[in-house]
This record gives sequence, structure tokens and C-alpha cells, in this order.
Amino acid sequence: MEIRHLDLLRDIARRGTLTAVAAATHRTPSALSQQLRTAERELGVKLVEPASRGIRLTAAGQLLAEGAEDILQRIARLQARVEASAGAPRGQVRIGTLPSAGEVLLPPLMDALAATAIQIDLDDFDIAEEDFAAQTLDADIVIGHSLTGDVPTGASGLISTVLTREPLDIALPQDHPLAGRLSLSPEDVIGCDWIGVPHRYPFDSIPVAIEQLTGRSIRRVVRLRDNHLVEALVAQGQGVALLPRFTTRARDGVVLRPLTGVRAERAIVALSRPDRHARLAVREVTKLLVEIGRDLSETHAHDRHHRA
Amino acid sequence: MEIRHLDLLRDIARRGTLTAVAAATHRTPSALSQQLRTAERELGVKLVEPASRGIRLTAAGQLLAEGAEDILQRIARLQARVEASAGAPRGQVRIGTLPSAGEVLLPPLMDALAATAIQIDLDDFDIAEEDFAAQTLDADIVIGHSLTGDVPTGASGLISTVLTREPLDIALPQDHPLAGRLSLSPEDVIGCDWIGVPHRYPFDSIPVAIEQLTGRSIRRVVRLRDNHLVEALVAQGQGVALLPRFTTRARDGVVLRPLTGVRAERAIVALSRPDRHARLAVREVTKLLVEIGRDLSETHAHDRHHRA
DNA sequence: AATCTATATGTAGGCTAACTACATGGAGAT
DNA sequence: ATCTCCATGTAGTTAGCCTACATATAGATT
Repeated sequence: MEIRHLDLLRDIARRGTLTAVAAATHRTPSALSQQLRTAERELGVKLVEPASRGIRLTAAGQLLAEGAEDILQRIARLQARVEASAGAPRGQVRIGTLPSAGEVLLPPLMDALAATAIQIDLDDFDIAEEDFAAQTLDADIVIGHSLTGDVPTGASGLISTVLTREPLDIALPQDHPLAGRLSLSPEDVIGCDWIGVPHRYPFDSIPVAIEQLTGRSIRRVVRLRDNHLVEALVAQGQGVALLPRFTTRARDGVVLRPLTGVRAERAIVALSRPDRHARLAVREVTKLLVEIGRDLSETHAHDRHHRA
Repeated sequence: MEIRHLDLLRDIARRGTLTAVAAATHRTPSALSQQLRTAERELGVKLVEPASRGIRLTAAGQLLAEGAEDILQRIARLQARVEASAGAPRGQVRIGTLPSAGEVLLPPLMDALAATAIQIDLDDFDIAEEDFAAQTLDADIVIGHSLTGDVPTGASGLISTVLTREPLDIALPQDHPLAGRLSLSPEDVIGCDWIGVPHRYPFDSIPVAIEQLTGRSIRRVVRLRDNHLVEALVAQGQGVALLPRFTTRARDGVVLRPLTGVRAERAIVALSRPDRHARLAVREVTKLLVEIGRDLSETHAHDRHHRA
């Protein structure tokens, strides 16, 4: 029995098809099929059987996959202990991030890692809150966010670390009538033209909350994903929008004002599967992200004082 | 990290030198040395360091070896569960045995295994009681014996199964004055010429007990290892000897008489390391040995009735 | 002191086996 | 009926594990 076989069984259990596992591990389905038959020959037991267009684990395969989950995690922990006892963290760490959070977190991270033996492999995506958890199959650390609390929906069983809590402010054109106010209430902004995000995208939950609170509905003139594009349109006077405070850089023509009366912040969170989090390098990167997140909060706490 | 590396570290911890591990695993020391460096490179940590003529595990190596022990045992148990759930026991089982016990246990065992997918790899040795435990490094099952109790000395941490308790009888020439008696006491036999075994060999503990009990010393005319040779010399009239009842086949010129007043029996025991015992095939063979041992006791219980 | 022996390591080459590319086959979906 | 997705089979390439042999070192032996 080889680790490679345990890995394969676990991945099949997680992803369902050989093709999916092959894509995730940068191999061909043929290679996996051959490995599977090697494992079956060595164990003397059928592990998968055809089902619909794909395959399904047999009872024995299921058993093995569950045991593999446990064993691979123990191996990861052992390896982490060994590294911690006698070595510096090393190796590649795959980070998946939503772009707005990555924009402020990753440059300082790369800076901090320059002197270490840790390499970062980066991926970005812009997805719904409940899909962040699934990304932990591919990445060691997923930087996501939650609008509803400190742990994104669907992240049970994952290690979830809050990096920072970022206020979501109302972005206004500099010459907007409300730009003179220090903070804004739902009633202040319900009548404005809004630049929103697509349905089901995390940020949308706050305009929705405003609508519920005031009993009136918001006029969304356009729905966009990219915050920088939104920012440009706000500056140009198309409407107001909700933008994360840390990511929205000072820019001519746009001002940010805190929104009161609704919980307008997102928790930026790092998610990892337990086995991946066992790696020393992964924990080291998470630790650095927490520090960067803390610095970010502190810096912007000062900013606000200046503006106020 | 590969299972092969965990195995290697564990074996180094157990056997101390690369040469010993190489001999046990049928490889060259060079191969192991290369594997060690591969593991060190992958982990980024030194695992061994030169010490005296050989090597010694570093702190990290020690840690890894201990963790490997645990993980490899879990893998073995998982594999056993899978086999049990969907397959018949399979594969090679290495048995080390002391010849006298193997002589009666193994023929019926081979018979019982003929219909299965279990192959037996056999080794035999004639060693002191406290050395049986060490043999479990090489064999899946060690058939040994204990004169002092049900578990041989040095077998702590091993799985020990009593296969049978075999009386040790006094073997006499057919025409010996004492041959007419149904049983013999220490006083009866203390004055005879004895054919003994070498010092520290298990059987020697009983003549020693007789000497202690009677306060007189036994006259050993010769010390031999091989029971069949002893038997031949008894038949020829050289003296009396202590012989195991089940193994000493009916033979012209020799009679066996029970010895009373001292505990004259040996426990025949199967020993296995826990990780090896996890294999279904190993447990199956152990189970068969227990059955064969029980049959043996019953058969000879009848024998004695006949003779008495 | 010189030699011997046990142990580990380095190098070159052979062989196994894991992988890729490509082709085939089957089962749902359109 | 065709298309699409998924698994499997075949041939050839390649990586890496192992052996054989040579070398280095430290303790044991004479």
C-alpha cells in the first residue's frame, strides 16, 4: 500500500470523478485509472465500479478512502512536527484569494516571504460566499470573506481564521449632496442611484438589508463585479456604491462615508483543510496574514481619525 | 513523504545500523543510504548523523521514527479492515519456529492453508527463551515456547497467543528399571544418568529445578540440542532425558513417563508484533495454529488414557 | 603501530513502473 | 441520431530505485 494510493482514494471520494482528480493533480485520467488497478491488484479487492457515466467507490473503496483521510492527516501532522523541530518552513503554498482582499494582503505577504524558503502559488476568483469552502480542495489557503459573520457559510470542518474586519463604506462622488456628512444612515442613501453587484454576490446582502430596514427598494442603475470599475463610475457621478474601506485607495473624485444602522462590514478570512493546515509553511503564511490584517486595521483606524 | 521512508526510519530505530536493515529487507546498504538522503532532501531536515562506526538518528529522525511506528500500524489496520470487508486473507506470512514445535504444528497448518491464497515462508532456529521476541522483527509469527509461564520473557509489547501446553516427560529406555512405573518423581530420577541440553537452553530449567528440590546434583553424561538425537541415545541406553510429549513419536525402545512434583510443561506460544498481527492473513494463520494446538492436546489426552 | 573489520557513502548502469499521448468504448444529454 | 463526458486500453518515454563495485572512516585486533 502506497501513500499515492491513499491519496488517490481520498481524492476520488472528494471529487467524484477521475477526470476531476486528474485535473486537480495535473495528471491524465489514464494514469489514475492505471494506479487504481494497481491498488486493486495489490489489495486483492475491487475499489471502484462503473456508475452512470463515471465511477463509484465500492464498500471497500469507501472504507479505504475514509481511513486514508485519517492517515494522510496524521502524516501531515508528523511532517509538520519534524519540520518545526529542526527546520524552517519550506515549500510551495497555494493561495486562492478573492481579488479585493488579495490586493491589500498579498503585496506585504510576498514581501515578508522574500527572505524565506516558502514559495507562493497564486490563484484568484470572484465567487459567492458559499463557494469559498470548495476552493480549499485546490488551495492550501483560501482567502475569502463573510458578510454574515466570522465564518463563511459552508466552512464547517475547515480551519477558519479571521484576518481582519473591513468596514464597507458608502462611496460617493466628491460633489454629492451627502458628501459633507461624516456618516450616513439607510434613510440617507435609500433614495440614491446605486451601483450594485450581481445577485447572490456577497456585497449584495447589505443593500438588501437596507431595503428591508426602510421598506423601500433601491434603484440599481447597473450591477458590476469589479470594484475598481465601480469606483471609476462613482467618481464619474453615476451613483453611490458600497466599497470596502481598506481596498479603496484614495482617489480624486470619490469619498467614503461610514454606513450606520446596519452591520456594514465583511470579515476577511483564511480557510484551510485541516490536513493542509498541518504543514508548517501553511501555518506560517496564515500567521503572517493575520499580522498583515492587524496592521491594516490599525493603519485605517488612524486614517479615519485624520478624516474626521 | 513516502511510506518507504517511514518504514526505513522505523527500521533504523529498531535495528540500529543500515547494514542490519539492508539485510532484513534484502537490499544493499547503498540503496538505503540513498533513500535516506532523498528523505532528508524532501523534508529539508537531517535525519541521521555519523556515530562511532555507524549512524545515529538525529532528534528529527527520532521523532519521525516514532511517528512512523504509529502511522504504519494504522495503515496495517486499515488494510486489514479492507481485506476483511471484501476479500479473503492473502499474501505471504513469514513464520519462524523452533523445530520441535514446528514439527507437529506445521504439517497440519500447510494442509489447512493449501486451499487458501496464503503462502508460508518458513524459518527455524533453536535459541534461548529470551531471544524469541527479537525474531518478531523478521517474522510475522514466531512460534516459541516458555518454560516459566504463558508468555516468554522479553515478549512485552508483543501479541502472545498460547497454542498449547505440552507436558515434558521423562524418556526412558524400555528396559530401564523405572519403565514399569506410571509416573516418576524428582527423587526417582535424580540418580540416573541424564542426557541434557546446553546451558541456558529452556529445557535446562527443569533439571535445575529438580536439583534444587532434591538438593543433589544431576549427572549429565552429555548435552545436546536435537531432540531426535537425544531420543536415539535414550533408546540406546545412554541415559534418561526430558522430552516433549507431543513431539516424541512412538518409537521402539523408548517410553515416556510423566514427571510429578515439578511443573514440567512448556507453553507453546505464537508471538507477533502488533503491526504484523493487524494483517488479516497473519490473524488467520494464528487462528489455525490455535486450532491445531487444541487438537494436539485432545489427541494426546486420549493417548495417555490408552497407555494408562 | 599496523592491520583488519564493520559500517556508511559515492558512482555508473540496469530495470521497473508511472506517466503522457492517442485511440476506443459506453452512457447520458441534446 | 448525434454529441459530450468519462473511463479504459496501448505504446513509448522517462524518472527513480536498486545493484555492483569502489572508497572512506573509525573501532577492534594482533
